Amino acid sequence: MKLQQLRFLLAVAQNDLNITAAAERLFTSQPGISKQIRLLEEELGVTIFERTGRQLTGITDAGKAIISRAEAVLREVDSIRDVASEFSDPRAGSLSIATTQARYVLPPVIKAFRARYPQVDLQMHQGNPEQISEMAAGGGVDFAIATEATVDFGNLIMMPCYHWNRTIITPCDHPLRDVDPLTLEAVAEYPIVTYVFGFTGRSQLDKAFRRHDLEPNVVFTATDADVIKTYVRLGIGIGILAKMAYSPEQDKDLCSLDATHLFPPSTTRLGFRPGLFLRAYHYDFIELFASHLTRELVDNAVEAASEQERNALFTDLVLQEY
Amino acid sequence: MKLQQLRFLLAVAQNDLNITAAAERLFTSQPGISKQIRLLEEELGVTIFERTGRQLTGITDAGKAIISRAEAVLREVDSIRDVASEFSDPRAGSLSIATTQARYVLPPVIKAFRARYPQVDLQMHQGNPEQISEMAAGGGVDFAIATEATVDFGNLIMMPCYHWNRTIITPCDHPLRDVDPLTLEAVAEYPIVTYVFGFTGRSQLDKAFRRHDLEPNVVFTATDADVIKTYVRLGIGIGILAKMAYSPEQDKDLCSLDATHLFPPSTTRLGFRPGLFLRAYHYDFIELFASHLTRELVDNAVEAASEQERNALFTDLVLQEY
DNA sequence: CGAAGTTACGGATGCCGTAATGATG
DNA sequence: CATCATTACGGCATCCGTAACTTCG
Repeated sequence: MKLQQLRFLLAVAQNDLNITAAAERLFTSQPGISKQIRLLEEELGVTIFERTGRQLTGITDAGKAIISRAEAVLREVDSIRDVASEFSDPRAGSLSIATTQARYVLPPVIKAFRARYPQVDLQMHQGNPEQISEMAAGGGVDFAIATEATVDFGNLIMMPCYHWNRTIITPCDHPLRDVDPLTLEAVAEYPIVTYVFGFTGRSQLDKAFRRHDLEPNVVFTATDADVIKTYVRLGIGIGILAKMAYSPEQDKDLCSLDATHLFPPSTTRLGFRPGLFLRAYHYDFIELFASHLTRELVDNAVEAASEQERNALFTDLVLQEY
Repeated sequence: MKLQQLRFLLAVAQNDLNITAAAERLFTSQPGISKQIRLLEEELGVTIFERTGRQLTGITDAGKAIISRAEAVLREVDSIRDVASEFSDPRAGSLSIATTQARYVLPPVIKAFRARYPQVDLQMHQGNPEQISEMAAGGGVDFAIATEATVDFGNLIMMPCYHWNRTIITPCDHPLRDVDPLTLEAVAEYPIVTYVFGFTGRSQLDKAFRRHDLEPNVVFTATDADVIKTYVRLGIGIGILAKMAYSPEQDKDLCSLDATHLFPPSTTRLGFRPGLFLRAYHYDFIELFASHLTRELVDNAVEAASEQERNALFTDLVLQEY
């Protein structure tokens, strides 16, 4: 069994069982992959791929089990490389982050990080929470940063970074501005523009309305605060968005009404897969992003035997509020 | 990076940094290993072994981290082979067990297992709980069977198999036989022969005495019930041993006094490392050994996210009592 | 000088790429 | 007939074993 064979195996599995495509992605020849896969099957005495004629048409049960373990092997091999790089050149490497929301809190962190680690190749990916979770669990990215807790991040080590809450934006002549104190009931009277489901604490928002037996009239949803503002300007409805997304200077044609008392705060979390080798710059990034997450605390979270034990580490923390 | 290189690396680390010895164990040449290690170090850009002159004299920090990950890689690779064998020939393979105590409960299980799986190469190892725990965690053996809970089996998935308790054996004319009801205080009056610390529930025994503020006079300890009996016959003291170790027929020159009410029951557990691929015969062995541990229950234990969750699976079980 | 690791070198294996062939829809 | 996998084959890298060399206690 060779590591190459396992790489080939995964490439084929990840490219719709198309050996040609796998070969292209790996910059190698198609017959080479074909042969190595057969050799592997022969060595193991098992057929991994179901074939009809010469086409690969499926993965056998044995194949599925083997593939998932091959992934583990290659992840571990990568981590050996990471360990080595950390000792040979601790300032160089790569850091990849997947996030739902890259706009407000992240940019200054990225800027500081790049200044400190110019030789670290930084990659960012946006996606929905499911995609992010998968990428982090599968080793596609190092960190997942998520503003929603609906998805099961069960396999990831998640750590709370900051709390944030919402503001309501309206045209400045909107009747809602006269309601004092502002209530959910009043808000529910108007058409609402907010985030799509799964993004930026949207489920918390829905839950708050439901708890008051209110049916919010959400007329437009977006993944992005700028789009929400645009439609509020058009008079489509009132906007509910993250407080940090409203800027009094840039958005002076809109007025904001603090909604902290109407909604429970949401927590943005950062997570990574267990087994990821954390390099010095990983720890530094985390601490830049959430200053309470010191290297020591992160290590404790990694060591924690259960999720409860891990969460206990965070209960007494006072997080930044946005 | 080649799997061979990782194997070589581990062999050297496990043979006191002696390349020659590692080569012999792996049935290969010494220069081959020397070279591949250097190539690996070169590829990773890290020195793994500290050298004084040409002698390997230590492992660098980077080396330690790399070695522990290399172990994980090779374990995972082995598990791929296991998966394959399970599908290609489910009845053949190997099963290795480490246990503190192989005498009473295990033999009939082994016999039944061998009858059912004649093609499974069965290996048994005896050792103290620390050794057993290490062997199971490091992949040296599949199963650990332990009668003590003092050692931290933290990394292993442990499952309760049966309860057992103790009997007191004496020469048949011993005055202790007239004490009724039998009390710990009475027992503590006489010199005691029992198991060495760490074996067969010894710590539970000590705890019981301590709870009554008694200081037992343990004059001889052994790992083996037969040795205990021998010294009881010599009149050295009274013996405290596992009830199942006393046989009225074979030991008719000794008399037994049930001590179930004096000591809390001990639990014998079977465990294995997470990530071990369980073949059909693994499940079968477990069920032969502890009939309540069905495949389904074992799978649930493997899936359990935390130790608490796992233990919850077992709380309602009624275990066999010996 | 003996025990251990490194260097040197030759042979064989095996991996990979190109080209040709075969199967499938 | 286009797409895709397999077979065939030749070159080249690489891995391994033997032998010679070096170093250290």
